[in-house]
Parts: sequence; structure tokens; C-alpha cells
Amino acid sequence: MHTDPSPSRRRLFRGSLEVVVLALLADGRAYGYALRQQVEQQTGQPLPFGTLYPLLHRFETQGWITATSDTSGKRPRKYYELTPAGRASLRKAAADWQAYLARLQATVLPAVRRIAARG
Amino acid sequence: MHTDPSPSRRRLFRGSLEVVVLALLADGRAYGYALRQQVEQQTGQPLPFGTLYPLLHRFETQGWITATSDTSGKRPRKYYELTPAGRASLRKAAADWQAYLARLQATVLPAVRRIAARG
DNA sequence: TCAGATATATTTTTTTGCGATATATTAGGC
DNA sequence: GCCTAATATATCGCAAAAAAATATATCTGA
Repeated sequence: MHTDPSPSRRRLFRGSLEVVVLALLADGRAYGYALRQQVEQQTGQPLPFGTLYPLLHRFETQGWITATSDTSGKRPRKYYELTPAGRASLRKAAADWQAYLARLQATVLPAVRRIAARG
Repeated sequence: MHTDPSPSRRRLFRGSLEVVVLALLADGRAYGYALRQQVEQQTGQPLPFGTLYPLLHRFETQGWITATSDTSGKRPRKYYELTPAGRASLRKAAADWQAYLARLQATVLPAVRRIAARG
């Protein structure tokens, strides 16, 4: 499903992971396993649990999400949910992200156009 | 000049650094010290030499750039220049980058809009 | 009944980022 | 003529981060 990613793609992915996870949680609460699948689907990059769970725990420590165990279903699940502080962080992170990207477009796009002309 | 960046901004920066450096070299040859200043100016993020030089050496090993020592000037400099392979890499990296960003916009932007309405 | 998918972690290993450090030349202020 | 700040290139080693490996258990379908 996932072509083994180059180190640079991997870094690109890692650089956007926070924002992606927060954005997915803006849809409503979600549990780790499902979250992983969504991230992989939307980014096309593999997300190891050894990366996801520490990230979620860090978000929890920062007060951006809360975790609630749900054992009522067929299988025990731990739902993560954005707090108001988490929503604020998402807004801020996304704004930062947009601003940074806009800034880089100005460097990268002209350079690519410049070399596109010749071989 | 640079506000000490948060870990997430730092990761974002690292994820784009390869493309940024290649793009700057598309302007023509450049030496490390000047390159660093340009990157910092264009990204607003600090770029330690301990990060830049290993990166340049890796590009060299990969055959993306060539290094030429120039001692004719007032001060010895080592100029780095894109090879044809390096130009190809830049094209590819930039295309990848654009595609990945476009993909993420579809996840992140609606999420931000969704939470923007309420507090 | 047995394999594969679902589900949540932690532990250990590997990789990486970058702070600290080393070295030397030049420009400018006093 | 002396000292500081800036210019210039680089490496080393540690701390932090990422991911592979491992542990555990339940559920589903062939």
C-alpha cells in the first residue's frame, strides 16, 4: 500500500503530523487505531504506533486532548478528543503552517520554473 | 532576530529544508555561510552549521551538488553548485512537495473552518 | 482452529539534529 | 597596533526523537 518513503518525504511527513492529527480530531473523537488508518490514507505515509501513541500522550500532557476509555463496545477502545485548548492550538498551528508555506512558495516555485526551461 | 522556534515549527522547517536549499542553489553556486543566511532569511528559522554542512555533504555524496574551493578571493570559500542530477532532484522534490501539500489542504483546511465557527 | 485483522501500548534500538567546539582570516573601531 | 565582531568551514558527541520490535488480548471469517 505504501511505497517505502525516502528520508526527505519522511521528514516532510513528520513536519506535518501534528497538524494532521489535530485536524482529524476536529471531526470528533477518535481512537488510536482508526486515527492511524486515517492519517495513512490522507498522507500516503506509514504511521507506526511507536510514533502515534507517544504523540497522543504528549498532546494529552499538553492538555490539547483528553482520553476516555470505552469498554461498552465489542472491543475496548480509548477515545481521544480535542479540548478547547486543543482547538486553539489547531487554529494556531494551521495558521503558522499556511504562513510558512506561503513564504516558501516564493523561494521554491520560481526556482523550479527557472530550471524547468532547460534540461 | 529569530524567536526560538517551537518543536513543531522546527520539524516543519526540517521537513522543507532539503527543497529550500536545492531551490536556493538553483539560482547559481553559493557557499555555506551565505547559504545559511539566505535560508534563515527566507524561512525565518535558525539554521545551525551543524545541520547545514552535513546536509551539503550528503547532497554531494548523492551527486546532487559539486563543491569547488575558491581561494582567489580575499577569503577562502567553498562553492556548491547543482549538478544536472541535482536539478532533476529539485524538480522531483518540489513536485512531491506540492502534491503532498495539496493533499493535506483537503484535510486541514476544512477542519480549521469547522472549529473556527465556535470558540 | 487457525490466520489475520483489530486494539493499545511499551521497550529497545537506531537515527538525527544540533550545541559545542576548533580553527583561521578579515574588517572596523578605538 | 590591539581587540572585538563578523566571516568562513567544519567535525564530534550527546540528547532527543523516531520507529522497529515486542507484548498482550480479543474478534472475525474461512
